[in-house]
Amino acid sequence: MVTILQVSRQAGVSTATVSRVINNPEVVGIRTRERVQEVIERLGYRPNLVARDLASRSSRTIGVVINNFSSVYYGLMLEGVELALRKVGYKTIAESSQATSEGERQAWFSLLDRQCDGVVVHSDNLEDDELAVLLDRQPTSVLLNRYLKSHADRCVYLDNVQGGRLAAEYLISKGHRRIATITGPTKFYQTNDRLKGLHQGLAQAGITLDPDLVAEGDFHEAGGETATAHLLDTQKPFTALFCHNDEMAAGAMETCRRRGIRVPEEISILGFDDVNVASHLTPKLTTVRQPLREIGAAAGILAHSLATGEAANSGLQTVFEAEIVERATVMDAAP
Amino acid sequence: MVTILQVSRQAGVSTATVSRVINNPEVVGIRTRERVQEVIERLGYRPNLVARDLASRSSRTIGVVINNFSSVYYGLMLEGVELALRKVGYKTIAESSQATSEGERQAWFSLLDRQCDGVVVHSDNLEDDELAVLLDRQPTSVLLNRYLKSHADRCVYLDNVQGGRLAAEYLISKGHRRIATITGPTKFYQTNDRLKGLHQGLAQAGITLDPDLVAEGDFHEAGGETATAHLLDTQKPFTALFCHNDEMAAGAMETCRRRGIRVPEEISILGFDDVNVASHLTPKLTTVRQPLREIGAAAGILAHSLATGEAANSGLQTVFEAEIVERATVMDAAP
DNA sequence: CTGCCATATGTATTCGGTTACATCAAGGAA
DNA sequence: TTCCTTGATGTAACCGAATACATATGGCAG
Repeated sequence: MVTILQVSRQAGVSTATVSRVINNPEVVGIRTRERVQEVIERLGYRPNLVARDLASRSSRTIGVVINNFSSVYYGLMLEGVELALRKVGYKTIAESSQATSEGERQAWFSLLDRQCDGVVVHSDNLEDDELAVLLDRQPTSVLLNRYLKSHADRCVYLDNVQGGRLAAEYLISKGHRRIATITGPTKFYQTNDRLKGLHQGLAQAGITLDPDLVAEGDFHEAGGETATAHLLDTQKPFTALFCHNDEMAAGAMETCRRRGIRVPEEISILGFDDVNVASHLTPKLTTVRQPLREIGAAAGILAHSLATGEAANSGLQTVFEAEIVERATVMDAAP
Repeated sequence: MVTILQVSRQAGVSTATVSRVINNPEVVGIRTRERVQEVIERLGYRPNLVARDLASRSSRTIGVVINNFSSVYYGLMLEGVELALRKVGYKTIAESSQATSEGERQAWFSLLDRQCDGVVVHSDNLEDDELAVLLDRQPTSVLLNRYLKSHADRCVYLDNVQGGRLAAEYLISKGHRRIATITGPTKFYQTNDRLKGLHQGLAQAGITLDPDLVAEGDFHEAGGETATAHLLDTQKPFTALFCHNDEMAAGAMETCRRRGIRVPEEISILGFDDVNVASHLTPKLTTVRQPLREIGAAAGILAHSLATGEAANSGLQTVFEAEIVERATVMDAAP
C-alpha cells in the first residue's frame, strides 16, 4: 500500500502539502500541485480512508439502519438515501437490524462507532422513550418513516393518517360503505395512524368502522391470507378490503382465489406501499403508494445537513403524502 | 466521546491494559479486569472502530459490490453475505455500482480504501481481463455469481450451464419439443451459459434450438414483454418459453394475457431465479431456482477465509446447482 | 535465602493521515 | 532601502486505538 509519506518523498514535499493537494488544491502553488498530482497518479496513490477519518474526525458517511436487505420496501428507501448522498459527495453504509430492538440498537451504535457523521434509522421495535433519549444524544441521527412528536424535526415519514384517509375516501368514492381492513401489528405506529385516517375518512361520510371487520396482520403474505380467512369467516358482509401493505393484499387475493371469491367483482382490494408485487398480481393491485425513494432521499439529506451544520435543511420536505395508484382490484360497489 | 484514555485514568491503569481487557481479557488479572470492565460500563465507553482499524490494520469487515439495493436479486445475496459473516463476527458493508463498469470499479476501490479485509464483487460490466488483473492485485477479493476460469477458486456462482440444461430437461420431460427462449443481454456470461446448457439439454433429446425462437431481453419486465411479442410475431409455433429470469417471465405473461393467449394451456412459461414475483404471478410461475442466499453466504465466507488466512475454505461449496420449482405455468404439451 | 520463571502491567511507538502554527521568500508601499 | 503583507510550504502535534518490548511482582525450587 502506498502512503502519503511515499508520495511526499517522491515529490520532494512534505506530507502536509500532499494532503493539501488532495483536499485543498487551490492553496498549493500550481507547480508543486502538478508535480504532486503526477506522483499520485504514477504511484497509484489512494488515501486511506480509515486514517483520514480518524484524523479529521469525520467520515463523510451517513449510516442507515434498516430491517433487512431482501425486501424491496427497505431496498427502495436505502437506494433513495444512497443516491441523494452520492450527489453531495457523501457515502452511505447500511446495516440490518433483523427487525429486533436489540438489532436496531446494535446497528445504530455500530454505525456511530464507525464515526458516521449521521445516521438514518428505521426503527419498528424501539420504544418512543428510548428513541427520544437516543436522538437527544445523537444530534445528527434522524428517524426514517416513523414519527416522534418530541423530535418532529428529526423525522422523515409518510403521513400515514393522510394515507388511511385517502384509502377511505377512495373506496367511498367508488361507492363502498361496508369496508374491512387488515392492519399491520398494532404495536407499529403506522398501523394506528392508518387506522386513524381510515376512521376519519369514513366518518366524513358518516360511516363507522365495524370492529369485527378489522383484522390484525403481520405485514407478510401469510398473515394476509389468514386474516382474510378470518374476516370472511365472521360472515359480516363487506365489499372492500383495505390491506395495510401490498404483501398482505397478495395474501388476501390468494385466499379469495382459493375460496372462489372474485376480485374485484365480489370484493375490491386496496393495498398500501406500491412495491413491485402490486403490479405483478392478477388482477393488478390498486394501492396507496408511498414514495419510498423520495422519503429515503429526504432522510439522507436531513442527516447530512445536520451533520455538516448547513442550514440547507430549511425548506426540506420531511412529511410525504400517499397517493392512489389505480389498477384493477377496486371497482364500483354494486348499488 | 469517551476514549480509552479516559477509561484508563478512571481505572488507574494504562491504556494498554484497557485494550487488553477488551480484546484479550484472559491475559489480564481478574481484579483489574473487573475494575476496568466496571469503568467501561459506567462511562459507556465504546471503542472507536476507526482508530482500532487503523492501528490494527484490519477492519473485520467484508465489502460487497452489487448493482443496486432495490432489487430482491441483489438483496438476497447481500443478506446471505451479511448473515453468514455475522456468525463469524465480521461486518458487512455494501456499495452499489449502478450497474456500470465505472461504478463497479469505484465501489470496489472505495471498499478497499476503507480497509475492508476482503470484498465480494458482483460484476456484470467489467471485462474478464480487467477482473483478472484486479483479482491478482487483491488476493482477498472474490467474484459473486460470475465465473472467471483464470481465477476459478475465487468465484462463487450458480452453474448456469447446468441451470440451462435443467430447464431443457424439465420442459422435455413435459413433452415440449418446440421451445423458445428469452435471454438476458448477450454480453452477460450468464446468458451464454444458460443458452449453452439449454442447447445441451435439447441435444440430448435430439432437438435443436431454432435461432428464430431465441430473443434477447434485458432482464427486466419490459424487455420480456417486447421479446415475447417479437417471438409471437415470427409466427413460428412453440409450446414452451424459457425466460432467463422471473421478471422477463412476468413480462411474457403480460404479453400473452394481452393477446389472449392462455398460460399454460397454450404456452408454458418457465422462469429463472425464483424471486418473490414468481409466486405472485397468476398463475404462479414455475421457475428454475438459484439459491441466492446460499451463494451470497458462501462468497462471504470465502472472502473471510482468504482474509483471515484460515484454510477453512477447503471444503467450502462454491458452485451451486439450480433446481426446478414447480408451480403452475408449465403443463404437459399436447401430444 | 537466592535465583529463576511466569504472570501482570506499563512504556512508547506506530498506523496514515489532518491541521494549527511557524517559517520563509517575494513583492509592494513608503 | 526597509518594513510589512501575502502566499507557499514545512514542522510537529494529534486523532484513538493496538502492540512489541520492557519492567515489576510473586511463587517456588533448590
